[in-house]
Parts: sequence; structure tokens; C-alpha cells
Amino acid sequence: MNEQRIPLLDLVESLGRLAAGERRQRAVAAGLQPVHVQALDYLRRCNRYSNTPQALADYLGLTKGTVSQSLQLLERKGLIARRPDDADRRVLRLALTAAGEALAGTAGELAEWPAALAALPADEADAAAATLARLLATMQRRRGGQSFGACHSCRHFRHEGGDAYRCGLTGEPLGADDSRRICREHAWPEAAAAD
Amino acid sequence: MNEQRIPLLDLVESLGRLAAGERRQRAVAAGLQPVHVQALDYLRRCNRYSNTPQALADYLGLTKGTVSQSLQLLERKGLIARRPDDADRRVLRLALTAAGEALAGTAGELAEWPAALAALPADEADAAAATLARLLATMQRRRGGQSFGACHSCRHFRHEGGDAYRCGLTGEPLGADDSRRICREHAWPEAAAAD
DNA sequence: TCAAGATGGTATCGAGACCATACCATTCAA
DNA sequence: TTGAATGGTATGGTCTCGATACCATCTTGA
Repeated sequence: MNEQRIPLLDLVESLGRLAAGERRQRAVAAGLQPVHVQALDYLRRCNRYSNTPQALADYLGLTKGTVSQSLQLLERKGLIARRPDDADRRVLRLALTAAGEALAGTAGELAEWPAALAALPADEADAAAATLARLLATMQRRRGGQSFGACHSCRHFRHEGGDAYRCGLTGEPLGADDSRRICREHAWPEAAAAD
Repeated sequence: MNEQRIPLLDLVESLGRLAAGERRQRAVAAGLQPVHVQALDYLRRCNRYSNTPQALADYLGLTKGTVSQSLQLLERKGLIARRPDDADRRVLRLALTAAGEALAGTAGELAEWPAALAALPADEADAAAATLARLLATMQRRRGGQSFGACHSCRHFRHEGGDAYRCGLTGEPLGADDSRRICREHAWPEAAAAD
């Protein structure tokens, strides 16, 4: 028997801090702050309903004022483009430029983790991931906040056969690519967590 | 079959951010910054070799100058006491005051997590914890940084029968309480990670 | 139709974390 | 005993972040 009495939460927080530290290093090496790399990463992974300053603010847990500043900085650096929405002229639509896409790719990658993760037995890693996914879903529902999950795990997600999907909230059709993106309207199903 | 293709690292980071967010809320509710609560929590859990500004700076990954500022603030608020070491008069020994102990207790507690964690099947949580512990040990060794693990999981830890332990590095005897504290000299055993 | 509120975003200011640099005191090593 | 290493402080600057106030646009409802 081994002696790891370390509770699960402590481990998650320690690993999270470690990863955040590495991300921080890579961000400053790229001339950005960690939060800016997070923003770029979000824009790379969010869907078409979620590429606005307000959605980003909700995702990051920051005020819209703070996010507005960061976005201006990112635009000055030529990493994102901001253009008004056609339908609602209050709204800005954010998009990565080619430079932003490239930077998000390089600065978003972690150097040491893939190897360490690959060294874990696959079934063990999968089991741990399943457990953590349940925990995450529980926590997000319990806190009542937005969950920002991928589209395909959403309560409103409908499969219409083949590669055809639809969002039950907006009614719009979705492609296979859309279904893997982060959505600000995401809501976990009622009963089960991540099943 | 469920569709959680979410990789383990993403989950760890999401959960870490969620927990950090809750810690942040509780910290500001207590009139402190998150890093200050982290400092108090560290001082509550570290052993007698590790209660110095430099050790805290290493633990938090901050410069000693930054930590010096924070410690002055915490002393002004009456949450910690700083007194010079008897043997080495460069060194300051840090200790929580009664108020600091109380605040670390209340602000360090997370509200929603215990219930969510308890809702997980015990064997599943243990298995996930074991996996994450291995991952953490691997990452810390790989990055060559200090690990700040609990004394009992250290390479230098010696069990001398009953409740008698000893640190193989300093040679000093350790009680059962000591062996659960965070040590700045902590080093994982060579071969296995957390076994 | 039009006023009132809701929503998305910006401008500006202050607080404070954080780092870099320079510095002092003490201990340790040659 | 001199020089390097270590522990800590002081200071100035950068930058995040929140609060507040503000403007523009959309929505709702009487």
C-alpha cells in the first residue's frame, strides 16, 4: 500500500498551479500576459455565438471593462480583429488574425505535459478523466454559473443523423466542427453529469 | 458510451481555475488577495524548516521581493508574526497569529467542493487521486523544481518504528504531525513516483 | 410610437501584485 | 580575512483588475 493521503482537490489544485505556471512562462516568452494567451485560446476554440467581449469576460471571470482593455491591446498587436456584428450593432465580433492563430498555437502548447501524460497507462488516464469530468459538471451546475462546455455535451444539442446536428436553443444547424467548440450558452443536461 | 473526449489536462486546468475562482471570492470577502490566503495556508501547513520568506517565495513561485511586501502587509494586519531566527540572524521565522490561524481556516475552506467530492464513489476518487499523484510527481521531477510535498512522501523520510520518524537530511527526529507537513526540502524518491 | 430599462462596450482612475535592480546584513568557504 | 553565497528590504516602473461613469443600441410594454 502506498501512502498518498493527498486529497483529490489538493492534487487538482497543485497540478493546476503547475500548469498555470508553465503557461505563464510561455506567455511572457511570447511577450504577452497569461490572460492574453487565455483569451487567444478561447477565441480559437469558441463557436460563432461566443466570439464577443462579453462572452470572453464571462469565460474568464473578469469584468467587461478589464477585458475591453486586453482586447484593445491584442488588436494593437495585430493578434485579433474586431468588427461590429451585422444584426446587433452594439456587439463586436472577435476573430484571430493569422498572427494570433499562430501565437495561440505556439504559446498555448505546453512542453512537458504531453510526455508526462503519455507515460500514464491509458485506461488509468481515461478513468481519471471520467471522474474529473463528473466532478466538473457537478461543480458547474452547483455554482449556477455558465459552464462553457463543448457544444456536443449541451442540453440543447440535437443529433439529426449523419454529420447533421442542430442547436435546440437557436434552432440553427451545426456541423461536426461546431459541435466541438466552446459555447457560451452551454448547459449540462439535467440528470446525468457528463454521460 | 458517453462522449467525453475532454483530455485529462483540460479537466485539471478547468477544475483548477474553478477552485481558484472560488478561493479568490473567499479571499476578497475576507479583505485579502488570493495570494495572501495562499500564504497563510502555507504557513499553516509547512514544517519547521519551511516557515521563512524565501521558502514561501519558492513555494508560490514569486520573487522574494514580492513576498516581502505581502508579508509586511500581513503583519500590519496582525495575521502573522515575524521574528529573527536564533541561529542564523539573516533568517526570519514566520508564524500565524491567532487571528491569522482563524482567517486561514475560514478563508481557506471551500464551500461547494466537499459535497461534490463526497458525491463521487470513494474507490473512483481514490483511483483518480493515485493517477494524479503520479502525474504530479512526474511533472515536478521533470521540471527539476522543488516539490514541496509532505514530509512522509520524501526521499529522506525514515520510519524508526511506532510514531518515531526521522529526517535523513537534517537527522532530526520527527513526530507524526511533522510528517504530514509541507517541507521545502522535499524530494520524491528516485524510482517510483508516489508509491 | 415612444419612453424606460436592459445589454454591449469604452474611458478613466486608483489599488495593488509583481518584477528588476540595487542594496544591506550575515554566514560560509577558501 | 577576504570574497562569495544567502536571506531579506527598498524603490521604481509595468501592468492587471475592479469600480464608476458614460454612450450607443436594442427590447419591451403601455
